[in-house]
Parts: sequence; structure tokens; C-alpha cells
Amino acid sequence: MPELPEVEVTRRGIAEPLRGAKVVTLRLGKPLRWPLGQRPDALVGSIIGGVGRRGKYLWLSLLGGRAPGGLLLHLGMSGSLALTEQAPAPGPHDHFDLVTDRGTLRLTDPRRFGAVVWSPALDAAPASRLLAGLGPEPFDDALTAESFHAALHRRRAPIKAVLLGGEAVVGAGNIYACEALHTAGIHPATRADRISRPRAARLLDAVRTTLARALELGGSTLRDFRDAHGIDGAYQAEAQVYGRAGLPCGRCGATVRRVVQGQRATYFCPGCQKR
DNA sequence: AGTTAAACCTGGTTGC
DNA sequence: TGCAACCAGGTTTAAC
Repeated sequence: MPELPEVEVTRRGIAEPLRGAKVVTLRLGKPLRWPLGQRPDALVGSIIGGVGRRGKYLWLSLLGGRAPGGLLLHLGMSGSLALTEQAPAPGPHDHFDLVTDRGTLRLTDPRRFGAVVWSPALDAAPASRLLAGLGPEPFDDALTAESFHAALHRRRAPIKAVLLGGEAVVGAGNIYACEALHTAGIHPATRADRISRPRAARLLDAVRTTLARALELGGSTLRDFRDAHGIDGAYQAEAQVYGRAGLPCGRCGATVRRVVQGQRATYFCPGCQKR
């Protein structure tokens, strides 16, 4: 679920209230994808310096205390974060609580593909090898049609798989990769290195407008996602192809198709997205 | 090196 | 109604 818009919506919901908050307690539930990598009580007393984002990861910097550094969080497929003044007793899917003097940040994640990993780094960038291979942020000015085209040119895989890979640009997951390709009129099976410079420019533009629109609508809620205040996203109602197999394309009326690429469902319109 | 499959885990939906 | 099979927003790791 959580692709860049959902993660950024979450970040915006917690950044202001948590800046400067003091850590009171940490509570761990069932194991997540990786162990925390630090004793929970070593983080008690530290101050949250800020909340950043890199791709689909969140970064909470922790200043002072016995273990300065930060927490790298990932929401996996089914994770969401809630910030409440006083959290109710943890349910069966609540696997991490960061209790602060300004409220409790709780990770709820039924499938437990999410992660909370402590790192001694002061900044997100070198915090973890998890961030090492990530491509450019979609709204970074340094990402241009030229550089994007060059990145696509290095890959022979289908463009849909390349978008999910996050080397050319991070942030688009299954929903937004499908939607952006539809907007750009590019067939998902097109080899990335065969995409012309003008079409690469069009695709980058589509990725940006798709992510920006989803951000405006609070992301997509298919099932589990809620923002930090418990609010559903609304983008899913605007999806043109994702999850719409057998239904007519809103633009041309052709029947949306579902195929499988690299173990992931891909939705596209055979009318708008010719090979 | 580069692509593809398997793995992680739970729960909702679909079909027999 | 019961139960097996399939599906889901992601990403690492192992295997060709």
C-alpha cells in the first residue's frame, strides 16, 4: 500500500507535533521485518529532532540520550502510523509504540512487512544500506528528462518493472506506476531502453503529476492505509486503471486489462497504451 | 551482471 | 456453510 504519497502524507501528519518531543517509552510487539538493532530503553530520554522521508522510508532523528542516531521506518504493504495523545491498549496488529511527552506514535501492520530500525547515523542518507540503492526523488530538480531518459536507457526490463525498481525514480509503487504509465500512454511491457527521449519526458511528467495528485487526496486507501490522524486516502476513486480489470477505461472506453509482470499485477488500457 | 522466483505474514475475497 | 485457493500497497535474498 504505502507508496510515496501515503508515506509523505503520514510524515506531514507527525512532523510538527513530534519535533522536539521527548521519548518516554518504547513498546515492541511481534517482530517486524528486521530487529530494532538497539535496546529500547537506550532511546528513552532522547529528543526527536525531526521527521524526514527518503523514498518510502521515514527517518526520525533522535538527539541526545544514550543512543543518539535515528529510527528508519518502513510501512511495508499494510502498515500505517497513528499519532494520538493517549493510545488505547495495543491490538494484535500494533507492533511498535513510541511514547513521547507529546503523544504516542503507533505502527499498526497486520502483515508485518514493515520495519523500524535504529541507526547511529545522524542523518538519513548514510543511515542504512537500505537507502543506498535508491534513485532520485521524483520532485528533485536534479532529476530531469535527460537524466531520467539516460537511466531508462540502461535497463532492458519492462518499463513497469523499472519504475517499481526505483532506480530511475523512487516513490511509485504498483498503483502509481500503473496510473503514470496510463497517463503517459505507454504500454507497461515496453522495454525501458526503447523509450524515446520525448516519451521519457512525458513519463517523468506523468509520474510527478500522479504522485502530486495522490498527495493532494491524502493517498490511496485500498484496505489498511490511514494517515496519522486516522483519515482514509481518496485517490483510489480517481484511479483510471489500477484495480479496474474488465471495466471501461475512463478516457477511451476500451476494457482495462490485468496482466502479471514480475509477480505483480499490472493494469493497463489496451486502447490508450499501445506497444 | 541482470532477470526471475521465493520468501517474509495475515486476512479478505472468490469459487467449488 | 465450509474450506481451499488466490489475492493484496513492498523489498530483500537466493537462485538461475
